[in-house]
Amino acid sequence: MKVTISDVARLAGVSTATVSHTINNTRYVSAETKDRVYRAIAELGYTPDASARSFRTGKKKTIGFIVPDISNKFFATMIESVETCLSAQGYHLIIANTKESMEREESSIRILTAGLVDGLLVASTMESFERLDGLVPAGFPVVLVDRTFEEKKYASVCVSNFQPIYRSVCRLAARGCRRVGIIGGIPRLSTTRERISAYREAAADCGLTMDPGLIQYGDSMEAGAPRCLDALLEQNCDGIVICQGLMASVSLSYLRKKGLLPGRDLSLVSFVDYNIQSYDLYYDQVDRIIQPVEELGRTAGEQILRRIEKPDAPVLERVLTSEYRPCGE
Amino acid sequence: MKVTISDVARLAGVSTATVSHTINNTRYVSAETKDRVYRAIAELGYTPDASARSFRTGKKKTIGFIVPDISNKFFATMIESVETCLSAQGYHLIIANTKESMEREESSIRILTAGLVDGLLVASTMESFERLDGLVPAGFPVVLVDRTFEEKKYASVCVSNFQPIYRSVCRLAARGCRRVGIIGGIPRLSTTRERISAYREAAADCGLTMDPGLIQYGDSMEAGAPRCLDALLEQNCDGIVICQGLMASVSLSYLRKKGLLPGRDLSLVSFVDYNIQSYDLYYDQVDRIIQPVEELGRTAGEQILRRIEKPDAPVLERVLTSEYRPCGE
DNA sequence: GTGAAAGCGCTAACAC
DNA sequence: GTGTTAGCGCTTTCAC
Repeated sequence: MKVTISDVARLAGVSTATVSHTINNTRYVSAETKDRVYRAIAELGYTPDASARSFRTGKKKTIGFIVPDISNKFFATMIESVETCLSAQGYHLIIANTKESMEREESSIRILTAGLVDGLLVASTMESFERLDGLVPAGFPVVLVDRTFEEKKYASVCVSNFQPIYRSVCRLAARGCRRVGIIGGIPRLSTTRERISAYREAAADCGLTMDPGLIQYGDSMEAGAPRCLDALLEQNCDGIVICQGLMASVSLSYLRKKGLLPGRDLSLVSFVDYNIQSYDLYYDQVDRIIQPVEELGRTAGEQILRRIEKPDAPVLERVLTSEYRPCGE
Repeated sequence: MKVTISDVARLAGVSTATVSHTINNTRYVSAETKDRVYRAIAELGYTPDASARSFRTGKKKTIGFIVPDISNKFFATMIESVETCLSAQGYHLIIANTKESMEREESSIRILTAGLVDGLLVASTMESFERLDGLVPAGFPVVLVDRTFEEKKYASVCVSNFQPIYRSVCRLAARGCRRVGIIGGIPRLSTTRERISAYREAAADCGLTMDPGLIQYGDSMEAGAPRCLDALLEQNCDGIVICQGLMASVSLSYLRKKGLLPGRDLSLVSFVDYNIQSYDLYYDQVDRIIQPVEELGRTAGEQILRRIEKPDAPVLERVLTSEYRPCGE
């Protein structure tokens, strides 16, 4: 039946310790013995049992990633770069898709931290830090990704969009826009909050009309974009900032359908998650904010591995910056 | 330190067996004893160690999914529905992204089957069945997803696009197209082969020009679409079938950039992976083939769980069908 | 209705 | 340079 380390040891005429050490390069083994061991392994087709190993060592070589929406290209790309980074170090990725549900996030964190993974990457949908914090066992390696909290207990990797949004609003103002609206994501998220406050600050500084109706909150999951757009158009917006790639692409087609052309009928600033090349055409007439998704994923991967290696290292907060690319560039 | 089952047993004044049985509902335990056990568990904050458990039982409650490209919406959506199906049964998903590399697929399968997962879902990029088959331990539960092989050794869930493609080519012919081209995916894949042969058969039956230059092979990963399109335009195509959602969306913008309008300058049939609603505008002028991605994922999830439960059940081949939606509908 | 105890396959301290 | 062996935390058989 199942080939175990003892079978190999027996056939090679050595002890299980030697087999183990040979496999793991964990103490000196003579070339000759090594050879006998490898020969036996090959002959029997032995593969070390991963669960026995992780049970014994306590290391699972697996990281959990709590993601709000896998089918959103922004997160899908992040998963891809995290996976690349981790698999290079022999780690695996377990995905948990919360669909922006706090309950789903809650149960995922509970299950994954109960001996399934060595560390957790979390793009949290929680409204409060406490709720998240209460789920994580003390000392468990966690890195917050993309979305953070005021409390600085966990390491984090995120993207600041304050400056790009501030700048883009200023440029809309300079171009003559007076009523600039904004479509944000889920209000409770740190990303949304930062974006809205950058917008508010810029609008005030540029002397633009301030009006609560100019701020609309979409849903990162389903495309609530049309509803938001309609609301903003009713407000006679001449400029709109769309803070999320998925909603942005939906918005573009929705506007065209209504016969409204960005650059002609109104000015648009939009987040872009996608491969930029291929979408040039659609985005030619809009200012774009491009988040460093790949870097985000890679950095998150590096950070969680660091925390697993040295859990007592100082808690790092990495803040990446987006690229602002005015239309035509 | 770590709270174990013995700690609970001691505090509750029972044996570890009783604690185990209480937790797992695996033999009768008196209400009173149950109560003492749960109280102890709560007091100590005990969580059963997942790796000890899976080591002991041999069940990992985890499925591996070998995916060619996570950031491709088609697969991302599939992952999402697989995950939904599995998590409902208490299973987790480990993702391995092969990026259409046979070497990556090879090492992923090796690692995952070595005690990491209970079963494997594979959307294989392999050129031959043998290469894949050689990697899978005898009797290991495997379900092929989306891409299959001639040999019927493994259960599979895939989508047949023969009929939709045949039909769409006929309709192009009826609309007056004489030179219909096609952009397929990676030539070695079963999906690509089926699509090309449906095209060939229909083209022959409809008396369309047959020309090797009318068949172009793209790459499912990077957008090789522009190259394929250029080649087809040089052939003076008046109709084009694009067999992949990602390439289709790239193609649309590329064509527009060249000033070519589908429906006016040439007829287009395109696979659509995306949320159809939001893309209506772009796709208004093209015939669409819509694959049942969600059903594909869900069915794959169900199948692999079935195979794990009863490994000796007959090997099932599920073939789903795409929807063909002529433009305007 | 509950307990005692034997391992699952591996690693690593200790011994020589 | 290699062997012996305890034990990781849990499930489960056998016994009462």
